[in-house]
Amino acid sequence: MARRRESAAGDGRPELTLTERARRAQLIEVTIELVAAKGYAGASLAAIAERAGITKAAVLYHFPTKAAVVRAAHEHALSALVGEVATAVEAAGPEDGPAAYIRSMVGHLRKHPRHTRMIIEAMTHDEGDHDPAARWRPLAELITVAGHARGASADGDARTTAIIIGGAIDAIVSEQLHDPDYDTAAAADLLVELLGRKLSP
Amino acid sequence: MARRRESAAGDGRPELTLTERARRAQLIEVTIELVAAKGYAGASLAAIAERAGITKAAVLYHFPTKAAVVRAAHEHALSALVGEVATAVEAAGPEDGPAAYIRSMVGHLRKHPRHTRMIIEAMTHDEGDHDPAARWRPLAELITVAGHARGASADGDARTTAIIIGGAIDAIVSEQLHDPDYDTAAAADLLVELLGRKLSP
DNA sequence: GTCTATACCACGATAGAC
DNA sequence: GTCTATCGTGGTATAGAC
Repeated sequence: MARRRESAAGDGRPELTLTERARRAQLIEVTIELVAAKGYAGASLAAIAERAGITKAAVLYHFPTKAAVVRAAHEHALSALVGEVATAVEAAGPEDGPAAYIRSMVGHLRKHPRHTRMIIEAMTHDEGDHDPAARWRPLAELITVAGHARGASADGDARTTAIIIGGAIDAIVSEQLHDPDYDTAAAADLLVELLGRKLSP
Repeated sequence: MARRRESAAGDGRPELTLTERARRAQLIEVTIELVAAKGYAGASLAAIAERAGITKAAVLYHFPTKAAVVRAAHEHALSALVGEVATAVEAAGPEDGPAAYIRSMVGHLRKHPRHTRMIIEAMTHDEGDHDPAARWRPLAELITVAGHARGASADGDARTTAIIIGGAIDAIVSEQLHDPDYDTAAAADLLVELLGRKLSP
């Protein structure tokens, strides 16, 4: 029971009017600002509506639920991150994929603290737990490829290694959120070094 | 303006009635169960009260706010964790402190999944951000001591190394929460190995 | 000292008027 | 496309029964 027209191509994407596009973009923008400033709980529908100059009900015309607003804002921030990381990884050779992944991800999150807070809050407060494997699988594949390229003995530890790296990145970025003077670039270098010793025994 | 008598020793700790002790313990117990089963949001005051067989207001007689209930449950779970880890670390030699820290912490969290969920939810949804340094400082000191004991060149990276290890532990434990078959012991071993290569170059 | 009853306000969400 | 009005729920405060 779609609340809105579908495009003629029938691809499932809704046709959006110009004002609707503008509103959605605006709502996503203020939601990112609010979540970054006051956390998930602080970003109430009333607060979002007030910053956008409309009412709660009007916000819920453009998005079905508050969770949908936050999800849209999350995906907006996330797509920027994965885009930059993917570009960096592709620019690097197969041997240096994991290092490029680590450095570009830490670098991006350092450059965009509001996006960082948004992504962390969304991951954290997400009710419907999305597949955790989505987080570590891309990195695990990079690690496997890099291991082959360096002629290391094939190990079945790619999953655990990726999980460790992912958790370490989260912790480094979180630390920078609390202490803006923390040197995340050096931390990323140390993490790359640790991984390097494992990949090139 | 204390709501309750203080002990004769004047040490600031309130004297608790037998029934009060029992109620607090019961409330902490049901809160841990609820948070573990349905997350922070699912553990409403009404749900806690219902499981305990009393009313919302009765819960708020024993604790000033919902946050206080959750905090008490969190501290209960946390004290068991730090107790076990501290014992394990003291039993190990100075060289093996970090390894004992990693293995005992991962092991404890594997044995007590409900406590794990409780601790993670509390860390995650905590409004008043308590000092993040409290998380990495003890491990950083173990790392420094172990580095000296092994005669490694003194490095100023203990903080970052501890942050990385802490984040990695969180990720390993979280993964086990979603996939109960995940081999956390092997993951802890890999993490120890990674650290070992750094400490003994 | 322990608890129930009750009322209050903020929040997310729905229904329907304009 | 946006509004007002309203509802259910959640956390909290107070009064008072026992």
